[in-house]
Amino acid sequence: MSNNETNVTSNVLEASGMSKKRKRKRSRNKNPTNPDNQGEISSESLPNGQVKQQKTASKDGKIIEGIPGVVGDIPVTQLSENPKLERDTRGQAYDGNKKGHFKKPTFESKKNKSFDNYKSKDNKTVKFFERTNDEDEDYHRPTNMSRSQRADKANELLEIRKTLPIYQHKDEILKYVAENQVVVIIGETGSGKSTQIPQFLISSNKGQIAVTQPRRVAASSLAQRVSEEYGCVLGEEVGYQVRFSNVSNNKLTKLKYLTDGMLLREIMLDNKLNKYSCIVIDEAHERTILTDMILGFLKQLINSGERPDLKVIVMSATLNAELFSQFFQAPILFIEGRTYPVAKYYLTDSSEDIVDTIVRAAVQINLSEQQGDILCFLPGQEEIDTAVNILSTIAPDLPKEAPIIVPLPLYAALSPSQQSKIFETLPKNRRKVILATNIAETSITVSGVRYVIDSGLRKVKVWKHELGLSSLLTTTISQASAKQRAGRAGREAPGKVFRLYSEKIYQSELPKDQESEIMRNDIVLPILTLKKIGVDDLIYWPWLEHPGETAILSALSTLYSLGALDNNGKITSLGYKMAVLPLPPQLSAVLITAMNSGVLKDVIDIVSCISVDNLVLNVTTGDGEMRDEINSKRRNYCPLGCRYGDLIAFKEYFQYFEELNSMGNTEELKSWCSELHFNFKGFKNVLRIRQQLKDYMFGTIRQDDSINRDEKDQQLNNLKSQLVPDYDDITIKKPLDIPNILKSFLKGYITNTAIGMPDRSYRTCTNGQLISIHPSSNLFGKSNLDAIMYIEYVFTSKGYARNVSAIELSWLQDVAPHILGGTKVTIKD
DNA sequence: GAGCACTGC
Repeated sequence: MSNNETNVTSNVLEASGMSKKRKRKRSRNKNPTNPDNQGEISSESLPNGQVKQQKTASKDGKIIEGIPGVVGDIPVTQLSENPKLERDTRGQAYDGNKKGHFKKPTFESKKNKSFDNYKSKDNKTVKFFERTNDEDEDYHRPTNMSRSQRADKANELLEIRKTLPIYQHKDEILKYVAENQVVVIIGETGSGKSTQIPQFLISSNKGQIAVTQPRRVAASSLAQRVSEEYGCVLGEEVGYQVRFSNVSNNKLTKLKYLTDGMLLREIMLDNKLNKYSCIVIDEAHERTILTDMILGFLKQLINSGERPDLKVIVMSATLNAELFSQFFQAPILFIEGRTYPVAKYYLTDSSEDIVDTIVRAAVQINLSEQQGDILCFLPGQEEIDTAVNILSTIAPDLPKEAPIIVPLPLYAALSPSQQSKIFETLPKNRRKVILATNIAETSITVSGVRYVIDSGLRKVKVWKHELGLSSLLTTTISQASAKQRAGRAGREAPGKVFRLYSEKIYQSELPKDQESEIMRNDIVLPILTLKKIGVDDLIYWPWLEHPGETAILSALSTLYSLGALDNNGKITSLGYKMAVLPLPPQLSAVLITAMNSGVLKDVIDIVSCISVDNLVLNVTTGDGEMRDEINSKRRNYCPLGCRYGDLIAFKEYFQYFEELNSMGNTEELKSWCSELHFNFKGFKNVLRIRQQLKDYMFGTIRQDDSINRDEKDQQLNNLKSQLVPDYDDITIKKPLDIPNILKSFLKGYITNTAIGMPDRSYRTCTNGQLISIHPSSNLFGKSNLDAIMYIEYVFTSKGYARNVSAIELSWLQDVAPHILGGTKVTIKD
């Protein structure tokens, strides 16, 4: 069977499984409540639930009849243009009453349609083409061009650069930078701030310039572009540095793009940042934890007076620049951008079922609007899958005069090959309808989009320090985010945004800005980082936004129980090692424990697997049969994992991957991955992370002077005997030392344990909360285990443990005797 | 008995 066939089949299977999905959806639409019922945002308080659903016709008496049984009677057509003008964007063609275009492919009837039935009717089935290019395209590499070719290209690009609005302000910008230590620059999208301002600075700066980006792809592609404009080889005067890839040269590079995480790492090595004369923080408005940390650190450095020569430029896209300006007491420069106008349309009434409304809106736009693709923002995977199913079901029955709709899902848990379908060019008379999560807001840019449909919703993970769990909540987006989503329609030509909420809600209900990451996340790692760079007074450290004492104390408590801090709150030598490892502190503690109990090799493998998101893809394609089939196939590859849980299963899967990999048979490897729904690229990443962890484990031990010499030699020998002989020789198979492997994990996750109760439920060791094994786990359905340990505790419809292992009560006794006595780990002062 | 948004080292 060819790849093409596979894809078409799975598409149809998706379509046939949707009624089940929808039933589930209804139950999930209940409030994602928290056990403590505090500060949560429920779906009922969302804008889409705010206005009572209106089932009657609009003023002009027209409503879309829609697809009976599927979409109900929600009047989507009443879109009014901002500010006051009422406008009906609906064309003539799709008045359901008049022409009967929708031939009642109701949900109920469609579900019974067989594959053949569907196929015969659908001569227009979209063909998907599997990408054949195996190259790793993640990173940019220097190109082979002669010096004169590069100069020609740079001159060519200079003409374009000169047309950018920002180019006119070059002298003014440099003047501000010369006169102030910190400057805040607001640059609208399309202003060219990220490429131009750093280049302006090269001429007036003697040392290196660092430009931070929140994402890796941004860092590497900006460096690529700027090196062309500058006329140099990438990695020489202009370079970049991200995890796994350093295309820069310490002596030659004047301008380096790096991720914010990389810069924070450099800060840990040199807390005066001596090698840089200028730091540019780009995309500061995104407020990631790491940029917030860097900004706080820079303020501390400037206040200390140790780097009066250091220039800092904070670049932000939205108007929240006052925050940065006040924080640094710095002037603000505003640079206008250049994007196409985007007309805004609002719903006069909100709808209760966002999926139905979005389907209707997409169908309507397809019929009434000029060419251009449609990008829809939905909160999550489930809504997207449902919408894709409905659209692909009704697509063949839509009017012939309109383009054929090609629905395409886009979210992080999709495999890279599925994601790349959005970039393929379609034959004429077809229109992409991309149904995406927030991933399309910043991370992935799709060209050809002229229309955006915005549900106004997103999913957000919120951490509760008191409970040690995270909740996944569906909540409204901010105005800033709504603008960002709208902007996606105006990148290449004038566009339109259709907001599935009223203008009143936009104005009065949506917050101006999103809550920043640092306020809704676990800050154990940030606190450890601060301890590492010598900050003792965490409460009065210059936080851009203070995370609050509770969060800090809770993080300190965790670090203390992991052994990273001593009784006085000082960082220990163990803490130093943990801070350097590129892992959450809990996992660092696991690695260090494993080293001492002789299971480092296996634990590194497992930790590397855990570090890759979406390694084991969830099976979303429709019916339960397919899911059961894949699950049982997977079980063949993890006999021990079936008994001991997901961590051991990771090890077994990875072991099999490595065996195939060592034989060099990529095709077989890929088909094994797709058969079991594993992420091939993800496994490749596991290999890279494992190598890095191995390097760090050697490096940290060698550099650590706090350990005496004998101990150091002992540890080195330990490491060598574990790592060197058989690391690259996977033909040597030793039986897994499961008790010691899992006990190492217990050292980092002792608070993430639960005991099996007589009533076959599980209750957490720390505070007796009810917890269930997540359906994605190998141990799902097992209710007779003595005790479990889990890597993550998330609350969705109820409390779930993810990445679960079966453990023995005696291990708990060994690792932490106090936990069974009900004593909580607290800071001793 | 039933399912997780995104990113970084």
